Amino acid sequence: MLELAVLGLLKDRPMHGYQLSRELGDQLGGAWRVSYGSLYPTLRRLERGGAVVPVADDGAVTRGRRRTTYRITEEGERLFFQLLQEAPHDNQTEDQRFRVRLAFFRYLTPEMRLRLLERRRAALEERLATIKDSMRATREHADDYTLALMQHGRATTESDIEWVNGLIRTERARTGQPASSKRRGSATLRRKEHTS
Amino acid sequence: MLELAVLGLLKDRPMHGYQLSRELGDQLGGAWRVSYGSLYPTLRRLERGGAVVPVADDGAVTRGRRRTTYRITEEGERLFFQLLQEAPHDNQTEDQRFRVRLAFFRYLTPEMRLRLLERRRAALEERLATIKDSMRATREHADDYTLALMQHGRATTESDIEWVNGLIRTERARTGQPASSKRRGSATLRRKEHTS
DNA sequence: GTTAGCATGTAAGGAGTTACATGATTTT
DNA sequence: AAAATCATGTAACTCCTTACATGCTAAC
Repeated sequence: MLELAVLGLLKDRPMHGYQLSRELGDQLGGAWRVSYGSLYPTLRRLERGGAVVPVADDGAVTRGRRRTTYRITEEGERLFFQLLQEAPHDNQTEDQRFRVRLAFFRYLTPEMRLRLLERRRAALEERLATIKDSMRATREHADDYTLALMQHGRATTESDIEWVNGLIRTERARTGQPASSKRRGSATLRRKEHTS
Repeated sequence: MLELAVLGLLKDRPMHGYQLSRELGDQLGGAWRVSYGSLYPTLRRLERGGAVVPVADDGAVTRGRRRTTYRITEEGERLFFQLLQEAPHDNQTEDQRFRVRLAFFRYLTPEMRLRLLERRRAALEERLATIKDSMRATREHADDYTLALMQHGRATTESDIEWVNGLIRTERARTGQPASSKRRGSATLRRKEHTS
C-alpha cells in the first residue's frame, strides 16, 4: 500500500522521503502517518526495482546524508497502475487501501474508476450481508453492547454503500453515460475542475 | 488484540480453537475472521503464560490431533482486564481494537466503561481535527476525489463521535449519574437486559 | 556555538496472513 | 469406503511499527 501511495505522489512531482511523509498525511485527510522506518526502505525497494530513480537535487550534495529526490520511471508508472487495480485484500486493510486508491483516481480512466467503485460496493454489500447474518445468529443472547456494535456496523456499512453509490452516479454522469445506455468506446478523460 | 478476544470469549465458557474462530466472526458482527495460523499460536502462547488451561473434554481423547478445550484462569482474567484497558495504539488498528473492547464491555464496571468511551471520543475528536487541518491545507489544489475522500472522512468521524456520545449518555443514565452531579462511590453494576 | 528542525537510515519486533500438512469424525 | 467437515498445527512471509542512531543546515 505504501508503494502505491509513494508512486502516486511521485507521479505529481519528484520528491524526497521527508517530503513524501508530509504529503502522505495530508493526502488521505490526515488518516495515515507513515513512519520513516517503513518509508525509506520502501523507497530503496522501489529504486532497486527500477520504479523510481534519484534525480539531481538543487544543491546536489550526495556525500553524507543529504536528501535524495526521486522521480517515477515508466516502469514505476506500470507498477502504479498494477497496484491500483490489484484484487482486494483482507477485510481489515481493505478500507484503508480503498482510500489510498481513491486518492489517485484522477490518474485513471472513467472505466477503471467505475470498475474499482463497483468492486468496492460489492465488497461492502458482502460485509453488510455478513453483519446481518451475524445479527440474526446472535440476536437472542447478545448483550446491549454487542448489539450496539452490530447496529452501528450495519448503519456505517449502509452509509458507506450509499456514498459509493453517489460516487458511481457522479462517475456515470461525468462520462455522459446514463445508467441504462450502451457503453460508448472510450469515454473522454475529463480534466479535474476547481471545486471551491 | 487476538489475545483479548480469545480471553473474552473464554470468560463466557470453555471452548476449543475451532469453536473460538467461529464465535469470533459473529461476536464482532462478522467484521473479523481470524485465520487458524494466528489463532492456535495465540492459544499456546496464552497457555504458556498460564492465562488458559486445557480442560478434560467429553471424549477426552488426547492422543493424536483431537480437540483441546481451554478455560480461562485467574491469571487470564487479570490479563484480560489489563489488555482491555491498555493505552490506544496507532490510528490504523485502533478502530478494530475499540470494537473488540466494546464487545466485552459487559465485564467492566460503569466507571471503566466511561473511561474507555471518553478516551475513544477524545481520539476521534483528535482525528477530526487532523482531517479539518488537512482540508484547510489542501483545499486549493485538491481534486474532486481527494475532496470527496476528506469530506467522507469528516462526516464518518463526526457520526462516530455522535455514536460514542450516545453510548456515554446511556452509560451515565445506567449508573443513575446525571452529567453534572457529583460522583457517588462505586455505582451498581446493572445486569444486562433483553433488548428485543 | 548551540538548539531546532530537516533528512536518512537500521534493527528488532508485532500482529497478523497464506499455503501447506495432517489427522479424526461424521455423513452419504 | 469415499467425501465432507471438524480440528490442529507449522513455515514463510507481509507490512507495518517503535526505538534508536546519525548527520546536515539554518536560526537564534
